[in-house]
Amino acid sequence: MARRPANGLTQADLMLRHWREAVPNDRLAHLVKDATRGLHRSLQGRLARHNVAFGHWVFLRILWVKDGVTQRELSEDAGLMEPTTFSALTAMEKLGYIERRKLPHSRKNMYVFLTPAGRALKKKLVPIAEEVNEIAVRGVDPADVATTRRTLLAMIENIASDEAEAAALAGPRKPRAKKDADFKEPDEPAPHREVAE
Amino acid sequence: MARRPANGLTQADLMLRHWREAVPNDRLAHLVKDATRGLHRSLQGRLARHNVAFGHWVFLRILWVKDGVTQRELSEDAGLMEPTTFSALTAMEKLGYIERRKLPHSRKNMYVFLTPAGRALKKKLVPIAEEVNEIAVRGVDPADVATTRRTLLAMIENIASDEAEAAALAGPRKPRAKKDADFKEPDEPAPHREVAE
DNA sequence: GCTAAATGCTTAGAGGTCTAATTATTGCGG
DNA sequence: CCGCAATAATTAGACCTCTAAGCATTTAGC
Repeated sequence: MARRPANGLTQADLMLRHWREAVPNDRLAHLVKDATRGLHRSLQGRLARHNVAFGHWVFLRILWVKDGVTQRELSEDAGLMEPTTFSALTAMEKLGYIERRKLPHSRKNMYVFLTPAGRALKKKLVPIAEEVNEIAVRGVDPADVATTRRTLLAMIENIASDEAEAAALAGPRKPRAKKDADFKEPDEPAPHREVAE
Repeated sequence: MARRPANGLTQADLMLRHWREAVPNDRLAHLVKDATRGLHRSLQGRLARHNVAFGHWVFLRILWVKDGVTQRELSEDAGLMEPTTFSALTAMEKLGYIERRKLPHSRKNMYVFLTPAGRALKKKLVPIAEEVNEIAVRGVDPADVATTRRTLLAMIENIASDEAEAAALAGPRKPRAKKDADFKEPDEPAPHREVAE
């Protein structure tokens, strides 16, 4: 197949080229990944015009619904790890979209509040997200989109339960965490698990 | 028991639908992203046991099929930008999986070759990727997987053509534009704050 | 042949995500 | 009451990816 060293290729061009060719069965993961990258790029480009970083979007969306939550809770709702949340919030605070405050009843928890500026973003940003999604599924049978949704959810659940299983098999061990040389032989099926949930 | 609304759905059905289907369209992007993250974690964990980084996998896979290609070509096949390829290859060379060489007929191109060690990984790694994919789609109707594949591809194409359109509108510039940066249509003053720190 | 453009590689810098470890606070059992 | 375990926030460091820009080489146009 002729490969043209055409320059000026965009990310999207590269992806398309890449997917138009034979797609063996084990490429589903790559398809999913490329779709993620495409959606990411598309939303990111639009958000950037409003001085909003892609990584902030998810937190704004949560805060538009429930304001004044802890970072911890924000992390859980966003499905991200705490350091990720932390750095996003730090940046968002600098940008003036949120405010982080400790409340009198706890000196441990950090509560996050939208500023008026952060709240005002909602009107502009929500349509953007809707537009991106509309573009993405344009011309696709809604039933197929629903099927895709179901399938993706099933995949997420499958992977999660596989991880849970693997964790259980690895045994409720001491907190060792060195991923040094390759030693990890889950041959020992953990006699009795007092796995407290 | 549960009284059924006019549409014949129970309360539980509604809830399920809320999370699985009837959620706003903009959640599809999150579903896709979470699926990517799950697949990523799953494959990464397994590859790590063989001292292979997730980001190296895609290049190994290409090289197992065609060895001795330029970095440029590797980038296109992988669907990644050149700096990404570059840093991955640099790391892979340090690990002894590949070798980068210039050939006599060109002092510009850098050709990439697998070392025996890199080639030997194939036997161990390919089954791993297949396993991850098998786990992910376990219990899912193959027809649904096929639909998902089609839908994701359509989404990628939709996004790509949207980008192409936007690029065309932005002006038919030279591919390797220097520091044009001329075009910018701020819909508002845009404070333009750099997070310089 | 000589310059200018195109091409390929590299560097610099950023964003977003993770894991592991550290610090500060809270709450609980003895 | 005291100290230790649990919890929340933070810091540090790593990886993957991108864009922008710089350098080196090759090609093409005059």
